[in-house]
Amino acid sequence: MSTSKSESSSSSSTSEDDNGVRRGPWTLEEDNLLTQSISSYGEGRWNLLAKRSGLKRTGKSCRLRWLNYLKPDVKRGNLTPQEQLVILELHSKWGNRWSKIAQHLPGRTDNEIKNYWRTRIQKQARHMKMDTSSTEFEEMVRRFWMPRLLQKAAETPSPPHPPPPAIPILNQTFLNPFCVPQCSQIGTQAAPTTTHNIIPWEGDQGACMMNIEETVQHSSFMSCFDPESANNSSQFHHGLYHNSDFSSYYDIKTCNVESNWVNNDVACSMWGMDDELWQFK
DNA sequence: AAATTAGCCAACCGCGGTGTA
DNA sequence: TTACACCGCGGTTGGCTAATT
Repeated sequence: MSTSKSESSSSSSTSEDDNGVRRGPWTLEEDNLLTQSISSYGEGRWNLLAKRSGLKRTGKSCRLRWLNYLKPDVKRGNLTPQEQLVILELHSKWGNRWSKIAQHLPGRTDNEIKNYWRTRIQKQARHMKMDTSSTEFEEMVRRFWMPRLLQKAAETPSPPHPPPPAIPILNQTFLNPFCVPQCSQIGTQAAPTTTHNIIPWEGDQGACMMNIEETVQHSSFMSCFDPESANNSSQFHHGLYHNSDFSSYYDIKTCNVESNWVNNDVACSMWGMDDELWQFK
């Protein structure tokens, strides 16, 4: 979220209720006052802090404003592909435990993650006429979205400060970008093939390098992200994703393909969607 | 250019958990 | 043990901006 809206917010839309409690957007003056109060009295005891500060805000409101916006380590700007991957993975594990998920994304707030989920993920789910809680959608995310994000991550420069290595993922599904169909292979969109930054592994890469037409024809490439089916396959190999900070966390697996999963229509519609889906603005 | 719609996100609300007197 | 206050979480809403008609 841009900061401008809030910083420029005037008191025009901020109202006071019957008890003189202010609601609505925070003004710059209020922000400054809250920041000063916290530096004087420390975080916590929010109701007391609200009184001491002279702000006509509830303690609850002060806490929220501080944690979601004013706190120095709050990271602004769009979520990186890496962060989105973490969200997808952890949400598949924990569901709507936003605060728990946020603990593994330094500088990101539960509110931000929740908003991301509601505005982006659920939007796509609606677009595909799926329920985000359905296994079908989970599979879609796992087999399409995550691979694509991983590819994006590979193409995106490392952030200046890597996240701490405490991320307790990933239980299953990260994959080798070799397995990810390239945009340039799908249609007219040009996208560089990502074949760099991968530690070579022994075995047959060719199976994963098949182009999208072959892949869809065989209805198969999705299965290369499934560790279970992979475990049953002698053609499953390990590799390390070796770009950016991700290399510390994600053990990327390569694979071969064989089983069916979703029909080609779904696959095509997924990849045919406007690239907005994959934007990380 | 104006009106309408959609997207996004900050902030609010209600509820449950926890601490304390 | 109970009552109350505080805190934190997840769901929801409201308002601003951008995009579309």
